[in-house]
Amino acid sequence: MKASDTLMKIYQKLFEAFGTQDWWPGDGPFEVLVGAVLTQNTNWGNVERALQNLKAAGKLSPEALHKTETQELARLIRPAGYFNIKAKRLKNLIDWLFERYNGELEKMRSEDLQTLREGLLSVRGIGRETADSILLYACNLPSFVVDAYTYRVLLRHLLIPEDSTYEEIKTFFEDNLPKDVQLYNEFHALLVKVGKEYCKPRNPRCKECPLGEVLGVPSLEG
DNA sequence: TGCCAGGCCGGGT
DNA sequence: ACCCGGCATGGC
Repeated sequence: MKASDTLMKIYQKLFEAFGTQDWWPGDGPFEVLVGAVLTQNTNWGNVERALQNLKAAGKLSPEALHKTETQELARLIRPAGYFNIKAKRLKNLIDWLFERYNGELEKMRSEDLQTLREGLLSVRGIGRETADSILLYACNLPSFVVDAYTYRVLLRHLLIPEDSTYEEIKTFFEDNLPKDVQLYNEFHALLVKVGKEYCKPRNPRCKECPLGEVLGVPSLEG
């Protein structure tokens, strides 16, 4: 089967099983951007508390964050963990937003995809996944997001070699799917969902995975 | 109770 | 070019 057909088959199976995931609904692009940093290696529930603190303090705008001391910022985002380093990373990102786009999110959102991605990656604390999350979920640009779940699901179905890099996996999706923002959005969220529920190391429910029969490679474990 | 969560950086080999 | 420790809270 062609890779493009296989990917769409996987998408259909996941969507059947879990439905729409509604990631980052209605929060507005700036909250999405902040959340993308806060959720680095961190449970989303904790991130929501931190976002709530910021919102309550009136800090959920580029101008407000720009004026906030790093230490004060760290105090507010404490529930998200790694608060000292994340406070610096957020400041780096906001500083960059002001340097390059005059602090105007709309200006950033209308930037060319590749240029914007390189710009984001030049910020200390913004790596590939965070950059791609911002591009896709905050800017509505077709940049596929890869994470540990994505890797595990593809590997378990023997779609990629074990030593694949981030960029290789990203390219695999983008070369074999229509450049559709909504599809990228939902697909990534669904991969996280199935990864959490089934496709984990030593997970006994692995055999019940809705993807089990897609490729005739059911229940690979490990 | 220990392990994990929607990563990334910096220093050492 | 890899490998690894550090960063930290809250839920199960």
